[in-house]
This record gives sequence, structure tokens and C-alpha cells, in this order.
Amino acid sequence: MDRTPLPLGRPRAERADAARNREQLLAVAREMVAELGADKVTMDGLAEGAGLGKGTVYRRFGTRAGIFHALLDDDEHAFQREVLAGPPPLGPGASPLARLAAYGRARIAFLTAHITIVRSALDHHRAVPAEGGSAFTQAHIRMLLGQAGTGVADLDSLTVQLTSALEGPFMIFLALPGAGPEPSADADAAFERRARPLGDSWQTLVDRVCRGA
Amino acid sequence: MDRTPLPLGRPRAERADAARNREQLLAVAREMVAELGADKVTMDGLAEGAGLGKGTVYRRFGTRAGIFHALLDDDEHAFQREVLAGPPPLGPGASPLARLAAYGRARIAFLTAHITIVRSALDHHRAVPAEGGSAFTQAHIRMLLGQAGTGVADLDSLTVQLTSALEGPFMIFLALPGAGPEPSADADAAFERRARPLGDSWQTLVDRVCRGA
DNA sequence: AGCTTAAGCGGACTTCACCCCGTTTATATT
DNA sequence: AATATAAACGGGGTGAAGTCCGCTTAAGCT
Repeated sequence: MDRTPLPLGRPRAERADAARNREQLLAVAREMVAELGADKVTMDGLAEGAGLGKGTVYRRFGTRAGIFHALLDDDEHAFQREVLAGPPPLGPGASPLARLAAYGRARIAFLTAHITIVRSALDHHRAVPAEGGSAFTQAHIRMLLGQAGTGVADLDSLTVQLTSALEGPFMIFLALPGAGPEPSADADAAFERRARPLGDSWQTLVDRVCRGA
Repeated sequence: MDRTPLPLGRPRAERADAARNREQLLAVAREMVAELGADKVTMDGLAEGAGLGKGTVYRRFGTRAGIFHALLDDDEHAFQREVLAGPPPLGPGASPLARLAAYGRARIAFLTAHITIVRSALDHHRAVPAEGGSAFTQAHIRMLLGQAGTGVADLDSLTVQLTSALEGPFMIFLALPGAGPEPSADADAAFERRARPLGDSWQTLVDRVCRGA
């Protein structure tokens, strides 16, 4: 008889201890980020804090950036769900241009809220769209531009540039106000204050870019 | 008598040995970049290759990124001179919009030509406009936008976003074709092929953004 | 020419990301 | 329940960035 209790085809389910350890590591990581700031989180420290070996941390997350990527993952998925199936104008139903504007504002809010982790999740050894949230941003912008009928011939290049315009400021071009690595309420507040102007500016940008042909 | 052979007021001139060593280090660095690729250049290796101590390398350049920054410096200055005092449309004389377009194309060419070093010159611990070439890009774009009379209220935010749109792709958003760290003629060629479309796209972008009011 | 001193120098040291591989263990099978 | 096996684990090892601090020396002074 062939009663495989697991989905066929898949090589194997995740082992129970592995799952438990991943949760444990993420919990400890979250705690360390809150307590010490993201860039005080070391692989050794995380392993020790979780009572596990360093090798285990690497098996789970592959790289330091991977930890922060995982930390972001839940929120990122919720965000993407809103975009793909939520109410308009962020979700489907509104005009492409309206969705583009709404996406920018929402993304800016998301990045602002997660700024320290977003920065730590950058893997300096590989280009960003490879795996990160920017891949989604890029794909979504690309789709909306296509629907909007901008009259632009080379949508690929435009997409890359708009993605940069949207996410670049957070990744590299905007100095963190506090400059210090510790999480500071002041820094957060100052960053919030920048979020709205950037959102407005994004709106202007896409309005004008799409008003072509 | 008071015949100071050195500029007064300045604390002290650079010592001769220091200058000699800096040249030496830069020469060795250039050689290592050409021979091994930028990310095989280590501080230890550089020091040893130059026959100097590691402390000296750090005194001169402060950080690994500093080396590449210094390597870029000459060309960067030449580039800036062209922009500030060269012939139009890159230099002064043309309309702001024409200069903006020309600047983008020129900057893309510059970044393309220096791509590996540009990437190595990124300091992941501080935001880019702080010291790098992007500060100049940002200032220049800001000035031209002001002159162009775009009708946009918040030029600061727009400037940050356009700077990101221009330089972001090279810094982080564009995967290097070869993916390998060694300098490959193929990778360079593939990168060149992306430069022109990006330039065209930049032209469209600024055309449309400025055609506002 | 000798003296003073601040700048320059060097390399041991620390910290951290990431690798490796022998050992342990959860799970499926019998 | 016993066994087989692939996955998970752990922690020592490696390479590189960046720091420290006592020694050396170039450059100005008398």
C-alpha cells in the first residue's frame, strides 16, 4: 500500500526540531533587534542567545542578511497580499495610474516602518531584485506601466529607474537622521516626517511620467 | 624674517613620505584591481603588495571603501569639471532640461565605465550622498530642476528620487551580468549594452517630469 | 648640525561573517 | 521495536576589516 501522509513529489517535509529552532531563532533575533539595534546582532550572539550552534543559524538563514530577510517576510507577505487582492486603489480595481501612486505611498510607508531591518537585509554581495522585496516592486510597477499605456517604448529600463526612485532612497541614498545604530524615537520620528513628502513626490513623478503619448 | 614656504594658517603640509606612500598604495591598488578584480583586493594584500603596514593603509584611506573612492577621484573630478565648465549641453549654456538629459547620459556612461570600482566604493555603513559622487549628482540635479521651473513644490524629494533613479540601478538594483567577481569582457560588454537604453529612458523620464506646471 | 615634536608607521590584536565536517537525531520503513 | 538514512546540529577553523599603541622619522626651529 502507498499511503504517503506527505504531499507527494516534494522531497521531504521540514523536520519538527528544525521548525522549532527556526521560530526560536527568529524570536531571539527580533528581541535582539529591539534591544540592541539591528547592527549589533551577530551570528554568534544570535546562536548563543538561542542556545544553538552557529552552524544551525547558517543552515536556517544562509547569511546574515537572510535573518533580516526572514524577519521581514511575514509583513512583506501581508503587504503583497494587500497589493494583489486588497481593496482599491492599492489592490485591483482602480486605474493603473491610481494604483501606481497608491503602491508608492504604501511601499514608502512599509519601508519607513521597517527601515532598520530593510537596510540590514541588504546583501551587499548580490544585486537587490534577485530575491528581496524589490523584485515584487519591480514586477508590479512593470505590470502597471504596461496597463497604463504610457507610450514609452522601453518599459524595462523605465521600470528599473522607477523602482530605484522608490526604494533607492531607503536603501542607500537617505542618511538616517539619528546616524546612531541604536533605535531612537527621534530618528524614527524624523524619518516619518520624510515619508509623506516622498509619497507626494512619487505621486507627482508617476503622474507626469504616465501623462505621455 | 618670516619666509614661510608653506601656505600660512594651514596646520601643516602632508609629509613627503606620506605622499609617496599614498601614490604607491594607489598604484598597487590599481594594479590589483586590474589583475584580480576589485573584490579580491584586501587591506592586508594591498599593504603587503606595497611593502607597507596595514596601519598605514588605514591612515591613508580610513576604510576599504575609501581606497576605491580615491581610485575614482581623478576621473570623478574630470567629470565634474566637464559638467561645471565644459561645453554645452553638458556644461553651462544649454537649457536646464537639455543639461539634465545630457547629465544623465554622461553619468550613466561614467558609471558604466567604472562599474566595478563604483560598487566597491560603496560604504555600507553610511548613506551614499554623504561623501561620494552622488552628492554632486544630487546638487546638480537639484540646481537644474530649480532652473527648469518644473512647477513642483517639493524639489528636495524629487531630487532624491531622480538621483536614485539615475544612480540606483548601478549601485544596487542591477545585477552584474557575469555574476562572477573576476573582470570579464563579456560582463562589461553586456553592461555597455544596458547603458544606452538607460540613457534613453532617463531622457524620457526628465522630459516628462519637467513638462509640468 | 642638533633638537623637538607631531605626523607617520607597522603589525599584533579583536571581532565578525561564513565554511567544514564529524556527530546526533527525527522520521519513515520493516 | 529496531533499523536505516537523510536532515539537522555544533563548534572549531579561516579570512578579512578595522583598532590600538608604542616606535620611528620628517620637518621646522635655534
